Amino acid sequence: MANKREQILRSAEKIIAQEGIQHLSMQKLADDAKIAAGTIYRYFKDKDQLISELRVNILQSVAAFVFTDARAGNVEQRFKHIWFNFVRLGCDRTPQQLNYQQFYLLPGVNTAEHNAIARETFKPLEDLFTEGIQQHLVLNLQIEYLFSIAFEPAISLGRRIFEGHLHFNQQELQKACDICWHAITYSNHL
Amino acid sequence: MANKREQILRSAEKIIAQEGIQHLSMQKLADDAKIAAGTIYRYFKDKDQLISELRVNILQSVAAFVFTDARAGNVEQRFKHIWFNFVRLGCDRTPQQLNYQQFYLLPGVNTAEHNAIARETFKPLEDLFTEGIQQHLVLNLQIEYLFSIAFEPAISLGRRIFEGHLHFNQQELQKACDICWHAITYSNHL
Amino acid sequence: MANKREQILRSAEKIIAQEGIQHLSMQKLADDAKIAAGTIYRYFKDKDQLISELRVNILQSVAAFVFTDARAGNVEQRFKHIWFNFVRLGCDRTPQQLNYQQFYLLPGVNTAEHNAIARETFKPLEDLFTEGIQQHLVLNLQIEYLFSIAFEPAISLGRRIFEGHLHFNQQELQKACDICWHAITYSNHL
Amino acid sequence: MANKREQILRSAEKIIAQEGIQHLSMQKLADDAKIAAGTIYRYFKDKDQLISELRVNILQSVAAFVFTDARAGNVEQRFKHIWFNFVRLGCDRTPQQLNYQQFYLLPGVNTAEHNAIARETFKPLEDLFTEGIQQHLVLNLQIEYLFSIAFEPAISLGRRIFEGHLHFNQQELQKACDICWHAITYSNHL
DNA sequence: GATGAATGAGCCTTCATTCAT
DNA sequence: AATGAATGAAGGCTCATTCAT
Repeated sequence: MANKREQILRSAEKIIAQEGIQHLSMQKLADDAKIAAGTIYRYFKDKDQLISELRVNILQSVAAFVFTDARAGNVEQRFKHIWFNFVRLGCDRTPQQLNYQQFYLLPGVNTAEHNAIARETFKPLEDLFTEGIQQHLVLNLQIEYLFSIAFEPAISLGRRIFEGHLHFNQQELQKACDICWHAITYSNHL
Repeated sequence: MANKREQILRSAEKIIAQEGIQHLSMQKLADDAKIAAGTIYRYFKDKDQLISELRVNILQSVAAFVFTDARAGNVEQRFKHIWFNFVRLGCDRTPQQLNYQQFYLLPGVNTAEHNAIARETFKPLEDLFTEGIQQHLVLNLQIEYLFSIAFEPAISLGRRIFEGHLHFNQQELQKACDICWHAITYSNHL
Repeated sequence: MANKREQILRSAEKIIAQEGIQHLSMQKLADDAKIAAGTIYRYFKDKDQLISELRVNILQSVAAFVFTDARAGNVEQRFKHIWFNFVRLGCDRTPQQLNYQQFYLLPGVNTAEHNAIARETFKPLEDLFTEGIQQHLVLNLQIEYLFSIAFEPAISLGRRIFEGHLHFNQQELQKACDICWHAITYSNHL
Repeated sequence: MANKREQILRSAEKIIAQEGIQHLSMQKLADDAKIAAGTIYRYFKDKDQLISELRVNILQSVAAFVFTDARAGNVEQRFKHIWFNFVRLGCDRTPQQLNYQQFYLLPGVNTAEHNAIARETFKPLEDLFTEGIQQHLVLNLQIEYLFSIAFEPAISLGRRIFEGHLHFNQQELQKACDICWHAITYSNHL
């Protein structure tokens, strides 16, 4: 296979998604990827590096997920699209994909290095806010404030749905989304 | 020592906070607590039970922290007090204390049993929202929505400050707090 | 209690009889004997010595069992009484007593030292054979041959009954007993 | 090495024979077999399975030993051949081999599963007795009685020789063998 | 490149033994 | 004499990593 490296990463994600990171052993990974255990070490220095690469790899697919169909429309429309994507990120993935919760279980996910990559990966979000501010729609706050106030609720709601504490209710979520949008715009400060 | 049990829990918290739960070994824990490995088993049946008790122990200290000085005043005053406590929860912690993020990575944190304890422990929050709803101040939404919209931003901001991406700025945080409060009240829907 | 030593030995036998020697821990022993773990060491140097003493102690009670009601009658009557006691030794004991099988699980049961004690303890058996030989009833063979031919079958049958491969059948056992007696006497060599 | 499995079993037997099963640790076993501790687990799931396989392995080699050169001749000749093999089983063993006594101490030796295997393995013995019964040579007793009366003495004598309480004396043993044979035949009941 | 048998450090846990009280 | 908390060596087992083939 031309892309044995990719295959290993997908097997790793699958195992973590289905059994948890504590059950990811190099042997199980090799079995799932249908290669010998030693072969993994031709592609990854060690387990730490493998997980580190998986982290970045998934971060990018998460970003791709979040920005799905979110390049069109005005700022508000794009915001709301992304907002719902964040919710789905928590509850919608296939059994072979890591969900948000599990992603945060990956070692090293909160290191300075990873955060820099994360910031770069989610640059489009920053741009969206910047655009909103320039259009005098969005409050002129630091991006961290805007993200915390507007998107953290979406992530949190997704997780609660995934954990079963909440059902996915389009109408109620729409309302929550509206609230979050209004919270960071001038519309409610007139 | 009467509180060797407590000492073990604090060492466990410290190791998890500094190195991650994957590096919590009974030997390392014993070394840190300056006791013999076998001694841990006089106080805890096994590693699972130790972590389980740590979970509840931290949950309670988090609750105590969040509700500090938050029993007086009207609904809005109490809300804002708690909101700031959530921020401080994230950024005031010593390197020896688990942060919110790490706490969620503890095994068993999402079991039915734990959730029941968590719900009971944070009952005052529920009561606050209920009171606000009865006074026609707060939007009549499920508690999960209210919490996600109003408090997750506070937690998130605390973490960002802790991680150094943001400075603690009383004025800006006050503004964010106002936004969160308005977001879940009728005041912005007049 | 005046005889705490005896109490400890009885608790040890009980635990071994009910749970097997691999489950005899000093703590469990102390709990059963209702004393502190450290107290055992006032009576026994260490666990090895405790078991060693238990071995001899039980050997003597086994001997007492084997010779029960076997002091009266002629040589044949005494032989047959003892023969049946050997069978019962294998299958008849209370749940708090070690059976033959379990006894042989005690470490050190086959050491030279123990065998000397065993020989001394079972001296009456030797005397019985000697008496039989002097009366020209029993074949003039070394005691080891006589014991092996006449009593090992009884021990073995007792074990088979205990293990459930055989039922206790008085009539059949009587026949086997007769066979063993005849085997070592001149009666079948006329 | 093709038979590393065999090598592990032989080391296990040796350690049990020389030190007792309570001293068989996986580390000691690995050291004796000159392999790493972890390697054992490539061949055996765990210690239980290792001992279980050792049990069957030894059972079969014991059977092979007992039936050596014992397929020819009439019933009496075959019986006596086997009888002497049982004696030699006890006294010919090297210090690296388990004796009968030790074999019976192996955990699981009395499970239903093991007994089925044992019975199957020693089927030729059963057949021998059956043949003798059909020829009206051997008493019509259950096989357990016949075995206990006729062969247990041989095993016991072998052990006594091994332990040094008796010397191997062909003439005396021949006499004992005759006694055992007569004991279970009609010859002494005419 | 690929294999997978072998390694051995490290994990969690038990328990005989000690010793301050 | 008696206690029982504390010890720490040793046990069974796992698994990331190496290396001869």
